[in-house]
Amino acid sequence: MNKSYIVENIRDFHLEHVLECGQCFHFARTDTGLNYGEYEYDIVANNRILHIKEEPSSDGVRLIFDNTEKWEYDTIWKNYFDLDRDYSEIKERIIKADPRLEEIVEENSGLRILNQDFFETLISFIISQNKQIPQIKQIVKNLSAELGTKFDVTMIDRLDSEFDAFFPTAEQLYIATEDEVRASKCGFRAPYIKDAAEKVFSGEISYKELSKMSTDKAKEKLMTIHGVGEKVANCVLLFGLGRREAFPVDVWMKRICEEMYFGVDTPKSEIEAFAYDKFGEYAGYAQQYLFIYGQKHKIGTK
DNA sequence: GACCAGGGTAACT
DNA sequence: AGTTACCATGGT
Repeated sequence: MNKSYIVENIRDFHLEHVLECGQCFHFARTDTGLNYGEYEYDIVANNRILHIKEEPSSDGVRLIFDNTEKWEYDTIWKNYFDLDRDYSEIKERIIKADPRLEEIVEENSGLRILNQDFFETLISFIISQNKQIPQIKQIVKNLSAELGTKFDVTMIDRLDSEFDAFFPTAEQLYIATEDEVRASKCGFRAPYIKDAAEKVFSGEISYKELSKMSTDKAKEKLMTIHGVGEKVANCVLLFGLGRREAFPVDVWMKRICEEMYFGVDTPKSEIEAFAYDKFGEYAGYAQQYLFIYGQKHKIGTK
C-alpha cells in the first residue's frame, strides 16, 4: 500500500536549489534528468526516509511526498522545507538591501533554508571543515551506515538510492570508539565528533538550552566544542537553530564578497560584520543565495 | 607531486 | 591580537 502526499502550487521552491547548495548532506538525486521540470530525491532526515518528486504546476511546483502520510507532512516536512515562510518578502528585503543581488536571487529563486536536526547539523558541519561537499556527503553516509540505526528497506515503499541507516544519535556517537568514528574517513575530525557527541549526550549542550539563548551566547556555547569555530557555529545556528541572521563565511563567501564588495583581501570577521550590517535579520538568506551563485559560476576559482 | 577543499587548533611571534 | 604549520583524506 503505497502512501504518498501531494502538495500543489508551491512558489519559490526548487529541489535542486534547496538540496544542492551545501546546507544538507544526507540525500541523493534519483531521477534520470530526462523529463523536463521533474526532479526526484531520496532524503534521510528526521528519522525518516523521504522520496520526494517535484513537477511543474500551474503556479509554482507540485511536490509529491512518498512514504508520507498527511500528518507527517503537516508536523515534519512542512517545517523541514520551511514552507510556512513567505520567501517573496525575504527576496524583496535582500534586493532592497543590495539591488545588485536581484539577478542572483531570481536565478536561484527556488532556494529555501531547511530547518534541520540540531545534532546532525552540528556533526555534519564539524565534518565539513576543509572538505568538499561530495566528500562530506560520503562521510555522513559512512558514519550512518557504520554507527546509525539501520532501517528495514523492505518496509519502505519507495527508495531509489543505497541509504540503509539513519544519522547516528549523540548516544551512538558517544558510545562508539574514536577508531570506529575514524572508520568513516573523517580523519582528524574524529576527536572533534567525539567531543561534540559527549557534550550533547551529557546534556552540557542541548538544543533546548541553546534555543533560549541569544544568537551570540549560543554561538559562544557552541564554540566550546573542540573543532567548532566561528564558521561551523554559524552554520549550526543558521541551519539547525533557525537563526536566519547568522552569516557563515567560508572560502567561497570570502572570495565572493571580496569580489563583490571589498576588492581586496579581507578578514572573515570583517566580512561577517559587514554582512550583518547590510542584511540584518536576512543575512543568512543572503549568504545562501550568494553561496549557490558562487558555486554555480565558480567565482574566484578560475 | 603539489595544491586545495563550506576550518580549527596549537604554537608561535 | 595576528600569523603559521599542521591536521586526514580524496580529487585535480
